[in-house]
Amino acid sequence: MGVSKKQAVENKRAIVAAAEKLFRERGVADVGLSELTKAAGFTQGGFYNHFESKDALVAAVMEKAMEQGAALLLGSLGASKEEAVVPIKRHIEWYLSADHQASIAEGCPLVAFAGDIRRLGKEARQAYAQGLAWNVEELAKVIEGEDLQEKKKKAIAMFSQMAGALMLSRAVAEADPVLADEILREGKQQLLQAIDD
Amino acid sequence: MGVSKKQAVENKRAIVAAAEKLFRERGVADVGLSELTKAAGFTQGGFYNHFESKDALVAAVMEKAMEQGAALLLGSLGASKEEAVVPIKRHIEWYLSADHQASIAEGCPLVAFAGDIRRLGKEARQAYAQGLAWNVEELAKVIEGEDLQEKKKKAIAMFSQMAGALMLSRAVAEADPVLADEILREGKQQLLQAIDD
DNA sequence: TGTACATCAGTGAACGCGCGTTCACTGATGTAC
DNA sequence: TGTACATCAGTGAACGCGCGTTCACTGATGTAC
Repeated sequence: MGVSKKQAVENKRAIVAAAEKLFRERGVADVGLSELTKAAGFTQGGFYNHFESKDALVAAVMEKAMEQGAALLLGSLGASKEEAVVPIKRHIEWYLSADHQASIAEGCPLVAFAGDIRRLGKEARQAYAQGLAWNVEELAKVIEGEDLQEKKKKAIAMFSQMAGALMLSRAVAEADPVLADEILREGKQQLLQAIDD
Repeated sequence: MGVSKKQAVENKRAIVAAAEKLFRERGVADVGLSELTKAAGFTQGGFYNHFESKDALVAAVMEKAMEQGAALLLGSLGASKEEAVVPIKRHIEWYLSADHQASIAEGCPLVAFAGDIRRLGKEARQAYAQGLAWNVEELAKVIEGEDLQEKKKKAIAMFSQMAGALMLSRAVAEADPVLADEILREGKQQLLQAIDD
């Protein structure tokens, strides 16, 4: 067809962006390359000009998702330096909000991909593990504690609770929305209270 | 082939059992009926004598998994009535043990299916939501608290943390086993400490 | 600056494959007499 | 109790379909002169 190099780079980015959204919403196994390339604006055959295989795309998607997750965390933690509000508190409020629960396509990638990650390729699994480790370290920086070691331990337990509540809330959101709300609410309350101690 | 009614009932049970194991380990989308019926000991065509569709099997599997999860919880909580050990503590120790982390096929179904459940049929999603609600209520019975309402709130937050830690630990078990262990350990420590307060 | 040509991103059809589902058939089981 | 027959779980091949991947081809882009 003939396409500028700039356009080709843009198309590759469009594939990754479309794939991230679809993979998050419906799972990697349930989204085919035909649907994927169509969503990115062109036809199936062109896919292999950009990626060696579907697995290579999955790895690229996971890396992008983790970067996005990092930006999300830093944005949430740093958004109101000017005020005296404890950043971690606002982060928790957002993390366990109805908005975040409903937006799997843009929210925390660690929960969005938690169920799929074990079945994906090695590269993707490593990107995920690094993303989680980084997340915990960033959280450790902004919470109270005697030393870094202690803060990291607290951050690990705290993030487990945040991720678990978000995941369980999403899991029952359709079948039992009342329970889904309770999970978010009680998780939020206990986490915020723990920070005040 | 000609098969006794008793054998037919047994075969149906074998399909559900094989399916539960395979679905937990590899996900519903990645396991086909051919592999499934072969694992149960016969050929693909016979499947439809027992189930209307793969979706109907998924619903049956989810119901069985939730029953098994209930038995697991009751067994863990009730195992040592004769002693003075707080049952909930032993349950937490088991839930966040290396053994449980490694045994997806037999462990807590709420974590095993947490990632898949949103994409499954309505019946399966309802079975899952009921299973979670039941689990929370049972936990509420065995923890400290002023009244039932308060205990249920605590149980919800507690189970979120347990499920989150187990899920995240499994998610990075291959790529970062050290972090996977830390997640279990810190989750366990914080949960046990919270009970003593 | 203008012309000739190589590059290579995208097209669209085809590959083999395994999916969920259907179906005609088999034959031991279980029932009716 | 023995015989005749209906039932229906399991067989194995086939259905259409969409999967991931390959490939010959197209033609605007970008380079060489």
